[in-house]
Amino acid sequence: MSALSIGDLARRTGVPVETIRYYERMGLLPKPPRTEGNYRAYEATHERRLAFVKRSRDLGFGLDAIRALLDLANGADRPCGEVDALARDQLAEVERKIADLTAMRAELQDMLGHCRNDTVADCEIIGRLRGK
Amino acid sequence: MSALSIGDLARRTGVPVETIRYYERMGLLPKPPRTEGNYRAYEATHERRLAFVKRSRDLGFGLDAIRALLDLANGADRPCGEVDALARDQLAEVERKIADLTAMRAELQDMLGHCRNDTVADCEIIGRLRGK
DNA sequence: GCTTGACCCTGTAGCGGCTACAGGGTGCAG
DNA sequence: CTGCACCCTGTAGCCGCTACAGGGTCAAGC
Ligand SMILES: [Zn+2]
Ligand SMILES: [Zn+2]
Ligand SMILES: [Zn+2]
Ligand SMILES: [Zn+2]
Repeated sequence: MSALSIGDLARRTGVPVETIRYYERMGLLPKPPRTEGNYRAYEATHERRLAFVKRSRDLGFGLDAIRALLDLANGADRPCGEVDALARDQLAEVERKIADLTAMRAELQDMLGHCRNDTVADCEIIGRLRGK
Repeated sequence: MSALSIGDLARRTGVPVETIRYYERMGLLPKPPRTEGNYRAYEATHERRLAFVKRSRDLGFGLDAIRALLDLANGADRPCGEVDALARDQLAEVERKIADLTAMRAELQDMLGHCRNDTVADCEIIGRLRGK
């Protein structure tokens, strides 16, 4: 009844058309049926699956982890330990990145704070990049 | 006198050999003279330049920005406004990434906090990825 | 002087996660 | 029936490396 074109799906989910095709190639989305004219024809199930992928991407999960999450999500009766482990790994990764970026921010702010807007020869930023 | 092999330079700067060659190809490092056996022969100037590149990379500057910083660093008498602008852009970029990651961290922590370690069907993590 | 093994060389391909074409086909409105 | 938006496949590019493959160089130890 309510078949969606790839463009419709893109508009509804906020995922670009090219990215949807990419996810299909990568095995994250099933190959949808086609119309007579060879257009992809999506249903609500596809939209739900793509939304799941998008929310996972927005949390920074990699495509491998998302494939695993999608598989795990299908075993309703199974315990969710593996899901939680993936989420904890992702949290650890995010925290590592935040730590790295926070150190970069501190150094950049300090450099900028010490710069007297003088010549390059006296610039604290260049000085520190040169190693004092 | 004190010519360094690429491996020596790698050990002294902490930049892998392959990456040094990559930086040379990308125009960040000048092509060094060669020995009779066609080995790269580096001097202290090369080491200083590579250290500059490494410190810049550690702050997250992209290779284009580093090329610009290296050029600017050579104009000792010129004002450092362009340098500062590059540093401010980089700080803004880092802050943007921190903001994104902080949002991811909050959501991941909240998901994990609500998960009762039950079945997948009841798992808060899967539930939220599905969109409630 | 000959072998071993660490190092070096070039060139190319792969990673992740897209993004951007090129070169065509489809479908609907005016 | 013509224009235009959309769709199709396939391939190449982005960033900053990283990892080969297939060779050459060089010094130490026997
Ligand atoms: Zn300070
Ligand atoms: Zn300055
Ligand atoms: Zn909550
Ligand atoms: Zn759970």
